[in-house]
Amino acid sequence: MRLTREDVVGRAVEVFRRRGFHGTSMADLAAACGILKGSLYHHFPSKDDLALAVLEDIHAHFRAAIFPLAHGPLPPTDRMAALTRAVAAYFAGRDGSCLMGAFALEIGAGDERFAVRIRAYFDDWAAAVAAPLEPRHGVVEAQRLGRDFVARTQGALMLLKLAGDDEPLARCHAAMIAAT
Amino acid sequence: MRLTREDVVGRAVEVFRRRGFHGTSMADLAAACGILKGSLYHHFPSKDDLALAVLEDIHAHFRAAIFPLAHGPLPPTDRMAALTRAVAAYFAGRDGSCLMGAFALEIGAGDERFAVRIRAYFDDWAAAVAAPLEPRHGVVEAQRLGRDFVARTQGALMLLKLAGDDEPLARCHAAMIAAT
DNA sequence: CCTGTCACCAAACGATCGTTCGGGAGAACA
DNA sequence: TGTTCTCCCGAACGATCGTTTGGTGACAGG
Repeated sequence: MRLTREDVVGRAVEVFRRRGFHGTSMADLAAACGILKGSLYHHFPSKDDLALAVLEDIHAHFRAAIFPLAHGPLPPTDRMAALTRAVAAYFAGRDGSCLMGAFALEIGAGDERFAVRIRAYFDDWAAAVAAPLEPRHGVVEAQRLGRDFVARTQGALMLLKLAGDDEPLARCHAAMIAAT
Repeated sequence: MRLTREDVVGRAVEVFRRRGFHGTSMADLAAACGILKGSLYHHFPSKDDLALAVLEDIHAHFRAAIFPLAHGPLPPTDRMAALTRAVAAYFAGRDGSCLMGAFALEIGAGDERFAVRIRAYFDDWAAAVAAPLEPRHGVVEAQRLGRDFVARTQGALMLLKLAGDDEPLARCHAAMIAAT
């Protein structure tokens, strides 16, 4: 079974999500692909580049399948409800682990190549949350609220992963809909 | 200059905060203490035990100097203001890095010895936030709000560390005072 | 002064880290 | 059929990982 670059990224996403960047070795990533670690360098020049490709892949998925739910012709409340539902479903299947958030705390502030990609992801997320809030709060305050809710969502995911408590995330999403 | 166990913990706190658990080597920790890595095993039996002592040290500091601000005879609003002010001052001097949050995402869910200590820290924090909220919201809802605000604070700290944006944290603390 | 005890050094342990390299199997194209 | 390219193996590289061990100088209690 031959692997494409995209296949490797797909397997690597799950390993990085569970063990973090420094906690994941090239041997771990290769094992998840069914190959030897040296063979990974046929697809990527380094571990950093593989991880950066993983960040791009996740961002692309959200940009294609989740953030667009916040826009469109539907009423703002429906759009916000669809957005929160999609986010909840995404992370429910991943036991609350947000790879972007984990990488942000582990290496985000130290390595600028990682930081710019993670910031772009959170900026897009905040903009998506802000969109349904604009009619009621105006552009400026909606942007601030968008960042607030993204922060609250990330913190709720931390509690979900740490203690298995999904109530903060549910309350966050309810508050987002109520604010729309 | 001879070091006590407490001295080592104090130096290790800063190193772990900046580089995370897996990103910090025993040689890094020893260098911060001005000794060789082998000498650390005179004070701690393993890297895990050193890190656990660091978690205990941070928790003890919050329990002694920050969480008590939420209790006492003062009006609830004053207590909440004092609490948020102390939290903001603590993390402002540490560029938004919360070691507990970072460890929670890096190893918290995987290693139960770490998870129980981090959960205890967040539980105490949520209880402190809940105390000034009880008169207005009742015990049950105050507890939920406490967890919500802790989550939001952690997310705001993530954005502060990642993008240098201190507005989400300021807005979180303003919301906490407004909710009291 | 003697005897421990304490904090630390210096060196090494096996294991694993990220990375490199030469080559081989198999499909694609001529 | 011959050639080229893609994907991967197998083995090794030097470096660093967490940890262990034996010993040394300083200091405290008797």
